[in-house]
Amino acid sequence: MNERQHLPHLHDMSEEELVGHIPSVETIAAVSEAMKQLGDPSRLRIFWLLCHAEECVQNIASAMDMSSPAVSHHLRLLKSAGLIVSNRKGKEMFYRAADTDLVASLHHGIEQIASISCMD
Amino acid sequence: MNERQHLPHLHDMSEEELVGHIPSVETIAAVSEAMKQLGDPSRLRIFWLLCHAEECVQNIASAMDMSSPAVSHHLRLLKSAGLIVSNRKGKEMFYRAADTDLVASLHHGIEQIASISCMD
DNA sequence: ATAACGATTAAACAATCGTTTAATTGAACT
DNA sequence: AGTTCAATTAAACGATTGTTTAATCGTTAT
Repeated sequence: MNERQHLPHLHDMSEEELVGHIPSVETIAAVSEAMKQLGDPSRLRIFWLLCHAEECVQNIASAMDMSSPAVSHHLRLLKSAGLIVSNRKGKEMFYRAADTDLVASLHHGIEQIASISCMD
Repeated sequence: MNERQHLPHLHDMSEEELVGHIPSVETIAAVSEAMKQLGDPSRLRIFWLLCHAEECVQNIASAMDMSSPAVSHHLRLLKSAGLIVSNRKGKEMFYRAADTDLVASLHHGIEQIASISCMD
């Protein structure tokens, strides 16, 4: 049971061809989760910043013109998603982009899309 | 007025260096808007499908195991974001990924992230 | 210890979002 | 014209999200 129904209509592409290799739900979940985090302008800017520098919360807040609780909240989400890492230096907590293939790919994609979308 | 304050702390990187070339709000908005649309699993799957095939609403709904109103709703959002296009053939409305650099870049990024995140 | 500073957490709020059901529009047939 | 099928729209609902304010936790220094 729980078998998918056949396609209502068949056009150019066969059902097998169309539905055959949709990415798994796990893959879709992983990709959309990463995209979701960067779908918020505040988090995208923070992530972009942390791809270029390691900074403490206050400086991030200042650069982004946000309150530190707000920044902290976004940092927690980015960290939960594995996009950034933190390490404490004295009483300050420093954040930077994680050194992973996923982050490298996202960073590259963002810069490419940015260069397409606009001109800075 | 409306001048940004100086950074609370200065570390390795100068303020100029850190804040100097943050992408413009327009660029950030454009990128995050695209990411936001693909941050929903349903829309990501639909977008992925439409990168590989042109299909009508019912077939998309069937392949995604969703109702057609739900699919229609997501299609409208994806279309508003310029990620997909539509054309009518008889009484069916066909959708496919838009033929733009932005879409190509997103598609490439998604496949790359998918190959990193998991193995289908 | 205690004071000062940085960061996080908690609670509350408005706002946005995704899904469902039902009603409506649009196009192609008899 | 009227019927049928596909797609969209509308309204309603619960769930999630982002931001703010205030309170709390951790670390350093006096």
